[in-house]
Amino acid sequence: MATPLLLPSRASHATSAAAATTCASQNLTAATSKEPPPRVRPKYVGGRSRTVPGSGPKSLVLSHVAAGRMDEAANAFSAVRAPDAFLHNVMIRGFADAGLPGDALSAYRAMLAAGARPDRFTFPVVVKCCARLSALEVGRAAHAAVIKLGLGADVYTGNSLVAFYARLGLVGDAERVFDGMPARDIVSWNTLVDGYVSNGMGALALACFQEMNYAQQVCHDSVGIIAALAACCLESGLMQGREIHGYAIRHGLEQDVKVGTSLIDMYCKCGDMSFAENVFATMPLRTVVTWNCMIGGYALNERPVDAFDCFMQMRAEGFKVDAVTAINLLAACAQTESSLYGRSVHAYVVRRHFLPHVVLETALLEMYGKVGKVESSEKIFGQITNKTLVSWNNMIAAYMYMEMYQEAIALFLELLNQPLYPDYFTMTTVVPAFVLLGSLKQCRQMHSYIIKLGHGCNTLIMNAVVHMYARCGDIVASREIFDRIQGKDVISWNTIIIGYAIHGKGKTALEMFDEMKCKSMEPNESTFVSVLTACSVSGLEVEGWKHFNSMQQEYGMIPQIEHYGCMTDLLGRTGDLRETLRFIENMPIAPTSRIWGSLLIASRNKNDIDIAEYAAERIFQLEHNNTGCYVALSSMYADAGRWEDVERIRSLMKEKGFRRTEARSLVELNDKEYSFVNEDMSHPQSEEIHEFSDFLSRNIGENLDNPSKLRDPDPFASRKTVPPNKHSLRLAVAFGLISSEAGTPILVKKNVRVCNQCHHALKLISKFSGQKIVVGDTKIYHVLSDGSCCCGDYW
DNA sequence: CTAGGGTTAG
Repeated sequence: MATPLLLPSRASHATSAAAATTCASQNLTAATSKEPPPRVRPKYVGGRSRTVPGSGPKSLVLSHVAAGRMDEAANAFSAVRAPDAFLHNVMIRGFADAGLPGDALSAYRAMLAAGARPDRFTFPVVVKCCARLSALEVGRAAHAAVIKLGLGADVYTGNSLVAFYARLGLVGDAERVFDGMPARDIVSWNTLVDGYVSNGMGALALACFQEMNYAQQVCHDSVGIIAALAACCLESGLMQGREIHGYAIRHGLEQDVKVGTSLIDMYCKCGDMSFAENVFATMPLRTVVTWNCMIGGYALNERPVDAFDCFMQMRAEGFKVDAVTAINLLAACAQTESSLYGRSVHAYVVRRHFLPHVVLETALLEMYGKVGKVESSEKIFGQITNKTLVSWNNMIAAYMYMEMYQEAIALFLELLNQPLYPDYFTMTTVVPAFVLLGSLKQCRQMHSYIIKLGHGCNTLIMNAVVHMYARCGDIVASREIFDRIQGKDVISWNTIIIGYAIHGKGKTALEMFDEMKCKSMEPNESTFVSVLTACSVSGLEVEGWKHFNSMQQEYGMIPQIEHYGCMTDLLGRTGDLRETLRFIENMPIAPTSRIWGSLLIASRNKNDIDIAEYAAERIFQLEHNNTGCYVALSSMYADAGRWEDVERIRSLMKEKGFRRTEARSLVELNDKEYSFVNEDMSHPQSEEIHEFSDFLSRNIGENLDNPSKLRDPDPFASRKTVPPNKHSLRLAVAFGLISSEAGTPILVKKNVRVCNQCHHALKLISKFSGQKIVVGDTKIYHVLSDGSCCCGDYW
């Protein structure tokens, strides 16, 4: 056997370790490595192979380990009378290489029990196994043993500890080990850089990467370059990525396939597909991973057709498609209109026997969710044996996408019963279900369930509960829960501030913001969305400008479109319409339909049809199917008596097949919900309810005779117009008033905007009945009491 | 005999 031996290039062999080796000779590398490890470790080590020493329990252990036969090796090992540290190490490494880290740790314990003294070769493997198993305590004990045995200065051992702590997310410990190392090599630096990257700390990774080069005079190798490029992805640092690209070229590292692939990945994730294509085109060698990155890049940058083309080309060039290829391709399929492409990829992965595969199955269910095939998602979800959190999240998202809120909530509650913890994504996906379903009853059920399942101290989840109560109309409960959160984070504060904002309590919202700053909680961009919303809803113009300016000047933030949206709302409410228009046109970002919608609402409230038409035109340029826009415009035409324009819009809507959402009002009484539509007769007490609504109308002197003067005639209904006191909201309020005890506020949720005449009438009804009436629409809560509303008649 | 490395789901 004089041929070079193929050594395992990495220690992670899932199956057979040195299966290729028929020769059992050992110590091939030991002979070559007296010097510090070379920059790039050679994969092939040449040299003479030695003759196998035929017998003896020791050599039997060695040959079994070398062949990956760990059962036989263990047998042979037990026959060795007094195994030395070397032989123990061989066993430990053997188990580790065979993908049995737990057995490796057992072998380590056996070593300790046998009284053998672990040496500098023992710990790198042991610590690595601890990292694999996420065995924090064992790892810490090993760390302590390292120090006790005086091995703390060993570079290999130190490197393994840095990797261990970083892998368990304990970046601080990793840094402490790194800083305490008396000598470091390039692996130490790369390990720390990679540790930052895998913990999402891109900026620190890049800083560390630079420090090793400039301050420490260490040249980068391909491993470091690859880690740094991953850091650029985290930071969307295209510029830094280009610099690293330049470095790689100067040092001849761009020829490395993995470096090239990482460069492509970086360019894709930073959104520069032409650079990615450039690198791809000039690569001397490509792998499946390279192709996968390109396909994934096209999908990420919303170029599904290019993704498919790339896939076809990949196959034409004879590359073997793998599960990752399919996963990336599915992301592209999800961007197409039809489910055809996705279904064919599904069929393909079945034919190729890629399933079961959790990530692939999750990608499939996500794809089906995005193309609206929720039953297919469900089917796949049901078949996944080891569901990950991402699987659950995507299934919940699929339900949400189809507006199946009950199903989404049911699945969420089921998730809380699993040994999985919901994450930020879960919460942001499922919370709108509660908001849109919008009942306090469900909210309370959910809350008690969450407490029962022991999530009462989970900030992430309790933030969602605070949000739910606020959105469902109970700001008092919202505040109580907020106060009880032990570890309030910035989201907790943002949530309570916007909670007060949507309840029309702008002043309280701003007080909470001050309190937040007093508690040294650093606001983020979303905080300012909350704060500016509070200012806009309560018409606090001076404060609005103050905070808008301070977010830039004091906090160095660049206002995003949401912030401009809040300011547009505020100006549209407090200021002059032309000034608002100027503000929009001077924005450094292109206005979205949401911004123009804000101007449209403002012009409706100020009865300025010219500006309304201008805003509507802009909206239709951006979105041709904005129903709300049609509704607003037609109601303005109706106000102005421009019936031919009302008719024009009506036929336009009919032609396009748009329908207005059916108005629905939900009143909650004693933990029960009652739903009403316009002119609802489904309730057993309907007669009484209608009569009482008529009675209220008479007592507030409401004029029901002349529908043509009404502010919001429904442009999409047939000829007949519903009298305002038969609107769903009014029936809900009437029922609330006759069914609840005096003094209890009436809480109604409405799925569309409250119309003007109902708003006006409800103010009078609140005065007449002496009852507080709370009406939540899609945006804010109207708290109507004693003849006025917290929204100041602007919404 | 030992340490670190590229692609995947929201």
